[in-house]
Amino acid sequence: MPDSLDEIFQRAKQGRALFQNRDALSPDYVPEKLPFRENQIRQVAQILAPALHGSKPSNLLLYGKTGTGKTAVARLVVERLQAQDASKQIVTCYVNTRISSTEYRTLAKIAESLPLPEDKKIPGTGLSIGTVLDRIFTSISTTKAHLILVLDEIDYLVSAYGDDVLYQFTRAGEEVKPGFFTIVGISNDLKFKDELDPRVLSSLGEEELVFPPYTTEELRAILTAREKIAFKPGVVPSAVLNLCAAMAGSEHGDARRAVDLLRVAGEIAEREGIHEVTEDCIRKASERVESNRVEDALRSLPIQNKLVLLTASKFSNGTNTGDLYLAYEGLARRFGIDALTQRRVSGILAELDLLGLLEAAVVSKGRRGRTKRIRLLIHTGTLSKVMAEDSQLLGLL
DNA sequence: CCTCCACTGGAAACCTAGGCTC
DNA sequence: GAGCCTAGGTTTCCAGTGGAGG
Repeated sequence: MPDSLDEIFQRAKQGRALFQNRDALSPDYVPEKLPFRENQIRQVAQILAPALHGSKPSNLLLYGKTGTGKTAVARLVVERLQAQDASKQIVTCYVNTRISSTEYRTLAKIAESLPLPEDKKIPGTGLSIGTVLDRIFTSISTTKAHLILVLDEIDYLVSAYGDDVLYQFTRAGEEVKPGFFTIVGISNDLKFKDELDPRVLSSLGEEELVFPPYTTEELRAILTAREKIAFKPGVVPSAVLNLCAAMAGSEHGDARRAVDLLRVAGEIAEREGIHEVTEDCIRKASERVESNRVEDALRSLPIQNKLVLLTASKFSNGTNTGDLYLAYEGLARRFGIDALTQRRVSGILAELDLLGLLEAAVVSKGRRGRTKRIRLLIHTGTLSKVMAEDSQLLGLL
């Protein structure tokens, strides 16, 4: 049902009246105050404060599920600390290791925040990990910098690449004389300590802090505070906020999700040209948020992984590795893409399973061997929509 | 209880892209 | 520009295996 242009703009004009400051609901927004996290803020601040008079603070580990405020607390404290720093020796750096995705790029990101001489800048590729580390350490000791390094999703780095780099860091952290650096590690995964070398753990985990999930009550208070900034008065009924908090709370007290839900619900209300956010908007938003998550994951997949997923979608009743591989080869030929080996496809299936896009459970079928039972976990509609965006896969369907 | 399938998943070798040194 | 190096992705090789059917 194509709206006329005027209708769309008219609705947008009315809709804009719903928001007064949409940014307050964006994922990057760090509020002035983080309610229910005052304790954690104070503790982190106390741990890092020695940096202000030039001595090395303890390393620190922050634990908690997603959306419990770890990142926000760390960023807030580090930001304030730097603002208080008169000596200008404190350099802070925030890296999300899952987003920078490889060991090398994580180090490159760290190096970026340091004052490196022009000829020692880190290129996008080509250097060994060791060289990059050297440059970082040299820079710290020659400039006498006090680097405070926030490593978000540190568990990703460790599970994907091991703790070698962390070991180098913690050791250097104890040795680098004129400057120093401190690591603030953030992990979603409480078990991640098990994967660490005891030496790394004892250094990295000098101080630990656990962030409990928010209760539904707390989520409601957080949402109320944000809603006051983001929306015009009276646009979001309190029953709607309650629903929003309840839906996010029932998951696992994830504040980011709750806020996201509210923002998307607002946008839906705006697009529909209604004058307030309704419970229905929240429900629609919940669906949208979920499918966005899936679509983003799909889009960032390498071509071969997309092809494997596409193949899996041809089997509506699930399949196994052998049959899928045969079908995959055929599909690859049709698209003019070189087929990978079965071993690799088996690996890709495991990766896709980890992403939650399909289920690849290892099962034994007795005399008929052992294989992975493969079942697609996403809508074929969503899949073909995203696949159609890929120029290499055009001509599909 | 034993066999034996159809893979799994570890390990190492190989390939490619790109920076570095000379 | 030649020759070297590394990271990251892939291939090659293969020992290992859970459990239905004998």
